[in-house]
Amino acid sequence: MATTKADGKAQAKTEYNAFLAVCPSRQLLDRISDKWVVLILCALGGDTPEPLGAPHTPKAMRYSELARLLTGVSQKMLTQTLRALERDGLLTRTVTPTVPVTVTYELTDLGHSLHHLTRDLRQWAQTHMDAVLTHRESHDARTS
Amino acid sequence: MATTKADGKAQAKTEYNAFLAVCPSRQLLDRISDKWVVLILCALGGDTPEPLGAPHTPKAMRYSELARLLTGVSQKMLTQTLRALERDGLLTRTVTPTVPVTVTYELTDLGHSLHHLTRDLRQWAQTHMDAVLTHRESHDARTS
DNA sequence: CTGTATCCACTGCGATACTG
DNA sequence: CAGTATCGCAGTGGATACAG
Repeated sequence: MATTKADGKAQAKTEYNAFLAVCPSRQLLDRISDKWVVLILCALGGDTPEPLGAPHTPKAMRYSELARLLTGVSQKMLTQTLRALERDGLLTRTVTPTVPVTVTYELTDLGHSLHHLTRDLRQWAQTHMDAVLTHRESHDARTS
Repeated sequence: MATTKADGKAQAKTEYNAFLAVCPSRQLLDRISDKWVVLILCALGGDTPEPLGAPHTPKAMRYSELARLLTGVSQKMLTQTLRALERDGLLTRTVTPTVPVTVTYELTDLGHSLHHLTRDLRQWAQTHMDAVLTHRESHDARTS
């Protein structure tokens, strides 16, 4: 990524700056474009749409809560993603030295601002799922 | 991923339906959460922020144009992503049988609605990049 | 409870070469 | 120009076991 001295032809590859490549947004985009990131932000943002007897609107969550909520995520991915988000200042990690140690995660203001977007994303997905599925079917049918 | 016959305990793995997992939105979320998808949508949406003498506000783009704009993308990924987006009805693929065949891609209404979100995403990334980088540095410094 | 570390399988993805 | 097909590596990510 770094611009080397001799960047003649290699320029196109080493620093693909076209469009929004070398632009800082590109790096964040890669981070945001992560399945678990979106889900964690939604969870910590209190989106949990659980129709069943779920508390709803929780902001701070414990590690085990997240693990339970995001079924299917391995602890490796969960920890890894949480660490990355903490590093970027999107959420805070608070360790309470109780008997069995307690760790809670909470969105920062920055995290909240991004949460609005992931929330819209989730909402869009739900709203237009039918249209997509329908189009997908007809497209597959067309594909002999 | 397919639900096997004996899915007793394996249930947690085969169908991670908690939160928004089994929910249709989950599938679309996976698709949206793709680096190239976001970039293609931004490109076709006319976001190209090229400060240099670039046309700007183009809606329909040719294959080669996209390939040139999204420097760093392999034709495999570009084609693959375009196909997927076409299948989902987010964009249309028009083949004009000229001498050297011409293929243009254009967002559908559905694609445009999603483009608004990817546009916000890109904007957010650009706006808050500094904050993230700053926090990342101080965090790394703290990490002895 | 909340992780960290290791192993390992899968496949995403780039590079390359070939077709219409 | 606009793809498709094949190969092969490397990173992603799951399962398991261990630690503070």
